[in-house]
Amino acid sequence: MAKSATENSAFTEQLMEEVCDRENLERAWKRVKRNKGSPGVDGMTIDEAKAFLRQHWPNIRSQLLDGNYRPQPVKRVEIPKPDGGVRKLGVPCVVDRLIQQAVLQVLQERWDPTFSEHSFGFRPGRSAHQAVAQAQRYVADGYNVVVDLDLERFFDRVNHDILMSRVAARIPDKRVLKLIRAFLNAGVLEDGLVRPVDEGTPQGGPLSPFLSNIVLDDLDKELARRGHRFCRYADDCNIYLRSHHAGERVRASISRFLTDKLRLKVNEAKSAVARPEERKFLGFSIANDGSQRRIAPKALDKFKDRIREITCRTRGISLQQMIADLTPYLIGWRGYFGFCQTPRVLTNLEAWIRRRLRLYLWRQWRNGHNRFTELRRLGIAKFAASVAAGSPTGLWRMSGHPAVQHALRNHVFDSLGLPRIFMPVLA
DNA sequence: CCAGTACACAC
RNA sequence: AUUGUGUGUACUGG
Repeated sequence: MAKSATENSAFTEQLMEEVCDRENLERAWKRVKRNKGSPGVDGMTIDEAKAFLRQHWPNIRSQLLDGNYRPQPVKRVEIPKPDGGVRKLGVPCVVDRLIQQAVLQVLQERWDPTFSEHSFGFRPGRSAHQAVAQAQRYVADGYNVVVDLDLERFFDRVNHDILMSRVAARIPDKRVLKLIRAFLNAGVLEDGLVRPVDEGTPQGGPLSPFLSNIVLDDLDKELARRGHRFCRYADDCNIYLRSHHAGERVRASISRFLTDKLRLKVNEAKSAVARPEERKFLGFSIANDGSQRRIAPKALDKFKDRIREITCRTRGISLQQMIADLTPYLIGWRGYFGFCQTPRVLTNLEAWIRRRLRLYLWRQWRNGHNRFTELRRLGIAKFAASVAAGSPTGLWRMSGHPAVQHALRNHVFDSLGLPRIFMPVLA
């Protein structure tokens, strides 16, 4: 019985055939195309790669099936990090992104379900919200000391031999093993020459996040074996304990485990044993009694700065344009942080937007030529009179009136060309 | 179910 | 000038 279950989920020696399956490749190509990424070292764009593959795919496919495909080195791209440092990306060329994606899909389908229930990063159907909710549950249950472990340049430090040994333990297809090893060893093009790499998995490769989870799955299993409550998102690992004393002990012991068994270095400066309130996890911080999750102060500052940035240049652009810039940001931000109680700053900001927009619409409308006839038609004679007098008091008294709202909607809102997304802001 | 836009988090 | 990957959410359209 158990055997048939493993047979169903186990990988076969024909895994490369599955990778090269038509349907799998089409799904992989769609993903690569959707991401609209830039070319790798060969300078081939996605559109060009499409034509290239039409011609050369049979050749590449047979190389893959023979187990001697050689990926190109990755392109080095440096992007600034929020904290001022730089993130070194390794961008594979389009064809290699396609192949990695195809491998990822096949491996992930059967491997991912075996990962820990406490691992949330880079996994289908799992989110940062779920990780934070689980963390909050632990704190609410009285595990209100957190060991926050941060790994030093985790992707760049992944040990190839340890990773490959974990992969080889489950993958019998030698061609797939060789291909993954080739991706790891492809090197990076810097200053016109290829520099070989002996550790790390390229940040930018579709397979990299999944590989990182394979390595840290050992950590998950070890923590579970010791009976700890924990949540992990990528290299951000939080363990929840009942006392500070136990926390220090676990911190030291897990640090040792990571360096000895996985050859990974814990960033002692960024790691800590503390109360949940003092730490941030995925942009949130949890109250010490676990009763609520809050937006971490740092994330809130970032939000305020962004709002200032958009609203300060109001001199140069119309209010209409400013609202247009602001609204998508607010919606997106709420999508993530609305997960916890809405902070007052956001409610205040929304009220401010409503006032400004209503005033703006009012002015537009007041200057329109058909306002009096429209008001009379609506039977709001008093309001019509205050419009005629140009009195702003009429606005505040009447702007909430259903008939006025209706008039604004029909005669001003649409004529200004504001997207319908602003409707709730006005209401 | 399939496209497109935006935001957030992680590396 | 250059900007990769994964995941999640919200909106629009078919």
